[in-house]
Amino acid sequence: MNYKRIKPRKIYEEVAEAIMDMIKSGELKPGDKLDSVQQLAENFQVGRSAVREALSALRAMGLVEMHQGEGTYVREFNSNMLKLPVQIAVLMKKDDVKNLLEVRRILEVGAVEAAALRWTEDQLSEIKEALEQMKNANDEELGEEADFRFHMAIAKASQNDLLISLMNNVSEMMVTTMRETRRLWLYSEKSTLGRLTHEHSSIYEALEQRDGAKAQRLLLEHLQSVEEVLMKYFHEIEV
Amino acid sequence: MNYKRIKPRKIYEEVAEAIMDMIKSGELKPGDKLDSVQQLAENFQVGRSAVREALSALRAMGLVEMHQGEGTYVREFNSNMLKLPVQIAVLMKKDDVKNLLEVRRILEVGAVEAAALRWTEDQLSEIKEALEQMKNANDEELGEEADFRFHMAIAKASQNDLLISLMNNVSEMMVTTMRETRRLWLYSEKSTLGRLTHEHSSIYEALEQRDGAKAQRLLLEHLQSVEEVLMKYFHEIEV
DNA sequence: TATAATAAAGTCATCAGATGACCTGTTAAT
DNA sequence: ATTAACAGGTCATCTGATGACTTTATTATA
Repeated sequence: MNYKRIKPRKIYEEVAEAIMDMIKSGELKPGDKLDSVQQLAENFQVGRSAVREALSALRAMGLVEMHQGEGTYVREFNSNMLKLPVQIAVLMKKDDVKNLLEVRRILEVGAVEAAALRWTEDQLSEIKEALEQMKNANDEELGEEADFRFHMAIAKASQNDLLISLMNNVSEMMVTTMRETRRLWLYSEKSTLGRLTHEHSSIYEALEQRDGAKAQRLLLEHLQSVEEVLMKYFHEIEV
Repeated sequence: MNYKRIKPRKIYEEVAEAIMDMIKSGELKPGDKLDSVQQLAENFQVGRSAVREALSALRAMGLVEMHQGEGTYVREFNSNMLKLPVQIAVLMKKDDVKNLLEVRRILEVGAVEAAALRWTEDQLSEIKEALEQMKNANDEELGEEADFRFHMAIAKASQNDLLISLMNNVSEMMVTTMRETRRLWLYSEKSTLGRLTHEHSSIYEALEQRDGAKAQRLLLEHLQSVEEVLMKYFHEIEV
């Protein structure tokens, strides 16, 4: 026999769904203040705890924000509200890091093509700015920041909020995972910084010419070499 | 002036972090049962509500699962625990859908290359199975399911859990967004189903030959044409 | 009047006790 | 041996109380 499993609906789930429906239907717009917990509990005829759990869930999803002493508000909907639980990156094993790098590469190679097609002047100059900063960087700190900015500026030029958000999350997870290590290896030698800058430079030129395929190829090579160094380093410290 | 804003640490955040540390350090392993809420509250010297909120947050992140009447358990850590808040897909506007489709395409084109390099016999035959099912499908229901299975089987063959998880999430969001609509258009005509099957077939062959570049190109074309139809349809019903 | 200090009201954050729902394992009845 | 009743543990929810915080109104002071 094959019974369909019955899932017990939790009250907070129902409340959360009800509130989400109000947002969907437009009854609640971004920026609006929700009724107080007290009030909501009365409206829904449930306890305050149920309301709080529901709001917690919505907060975890990024749909609302709660401010002590002030109230609960509906958040603006951007695709960048899509938050992966970055914190768990610390639990990653070596294989996961490998996967993470691969996903980063896939996303970024995709982003650069879109960027080549769609960049606006503002976005292009933001990329150029990051590039210049990297050229002029004379210490590792600045170099790393510029590096990061370069890649994120490309993502932005793709004008795909969802893509930007995913790359943001993935980058953050990488930083979390490699935390201290990253700076140590990648910018430890001036030669490395120089090479990276040179590669960035080529990518920028391809972008400027709106040559998506070329930008894609260059970025791919760039990321592959970076990955290689990174994984080698990661191997060393893991053993 | 630019003051760094002080963030008041919420108790539940501290508790959540403490528990997460215990997981990180290995003190708590996947499958382990946590102490009861009561017990945790005493241990941490906080109220039960704080513990519950902390556990709710961890549940939202996918780190633990709570079972009424049974207890709270640490979940197995897979990259596929990475859950995007799919429910908010319903809030998406037309632009967001476009972005969603683009991300899907980027991820999948990346996945298929990895799949070409890494597939095992089992994974290849899973893809083939989905393909066969699609060939033999004589109604839309079966065809749609087989279509979906084909694409997910490719993702699986990439052997990148993180990638699989992201594609899962993105697919789910697509389904959520387009819900009823999808079936209506894509499989409404036998000719369409035939064309899709044929394209899948070519992709499968390229995969079988481990020709990543070819598989990539074919999949890209496939997805682009699908996207085109989808967006056209979406335009119609949105206006 | 203008400003600062204070009070008040509204709200979220947290605590603690009570009750219900649910799961597991034990015991008793057939 | 099988089934039913029971007990203990645990999460789910409700409720009243208290603290913390923000905003606004009121009062005191210069």
